[in-house]
Amino acid sequence: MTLVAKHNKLSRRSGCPLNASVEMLGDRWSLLIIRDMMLRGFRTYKEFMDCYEGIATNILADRLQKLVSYGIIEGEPDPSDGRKLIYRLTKKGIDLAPVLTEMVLWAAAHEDTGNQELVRLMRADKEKFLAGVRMRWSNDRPKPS
Amino acid sequence: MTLVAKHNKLSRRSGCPLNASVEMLGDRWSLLIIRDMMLRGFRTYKEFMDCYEGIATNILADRLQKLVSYGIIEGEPDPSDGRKLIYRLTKKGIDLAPVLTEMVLWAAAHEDTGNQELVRLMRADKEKFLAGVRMRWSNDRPKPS
DNA sequence: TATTTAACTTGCAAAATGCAAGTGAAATGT
DNA sequence: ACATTTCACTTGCATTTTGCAAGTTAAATA
Repeated sequence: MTLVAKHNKLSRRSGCPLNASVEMLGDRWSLLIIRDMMLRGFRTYKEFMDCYEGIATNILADRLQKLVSYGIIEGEPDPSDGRKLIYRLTKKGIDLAPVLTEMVLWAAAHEDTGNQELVRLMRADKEKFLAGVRMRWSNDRPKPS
Repeated sequence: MTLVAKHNKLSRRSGCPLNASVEMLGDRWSLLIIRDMMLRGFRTYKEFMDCYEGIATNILADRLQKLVSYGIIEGEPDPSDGRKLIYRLTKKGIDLAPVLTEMVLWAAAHEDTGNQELVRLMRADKEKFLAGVRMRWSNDRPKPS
């Protein structure tokens, strides 16, 4: 049984595309979850939990559900371990790569931040970096990373 | 008296640049405020208030203050009307244009959204669009738009 | 001088978030 | 086979953030 997106936003504050983005992603955790899937290959609840100490268990569960309901990620049970749910970025989720990239480059340019390696990689050749992400996450392959 | 940015985040959840971005912009209103300054030339509290019914007066005040404290916008009194405060994007704020652009294009590609005119413009030539924003907001000019 | 306007505060209710503890099904260890 | 551990969550409750309505203050306008 694969979890499927059932996206039923009742009313949107405005028709502007940016508003839609903000309503889906404008919170403290969603983009970080997506980043860790995209860049670090996280796939299970536990991986997220162990990683950022800071996110509350109920909030993580809630965010994962919401991302599924928006069609940004999808979850299916691990065939080799019935307890585990494997989350994966959908096409829609992978398409957030340029958004994440610009946010990373902006912060790196204006704030004192770490992970300079990633930043250099992105800055050196944005398109190449994006192509890499898309390749590693191409939907043909069952397991990215 | 020009309000100046005094940016003193006490502790950051992680050094990742994305985390920095999310901490500054990851809420329901900040990016919309920036969009309206960038694209619609909004400059005063009242303009924001009148526009989106939906934002609470105290939240708007709080967000404007925070954006100032992050150095994304700055506010100075209108010389011709002592009641008014004119807010303006800083360089750091203008540099958010690529982030907004990617968020708009992402939502437009995956959601049912309005403002197709803007979307077409952005899609047709992203760099040209960005150049236009930067030009209109170049710091030489006192009043953008 | 009286009223209006702009930009906020303040007080309080409602919603979202965070934290600790608990649950239930599946795997693992003995 | 049975007890323990692991995984992916809930639940309950305190704290924080948001939203709404009603002030407030200084400056402009009638």
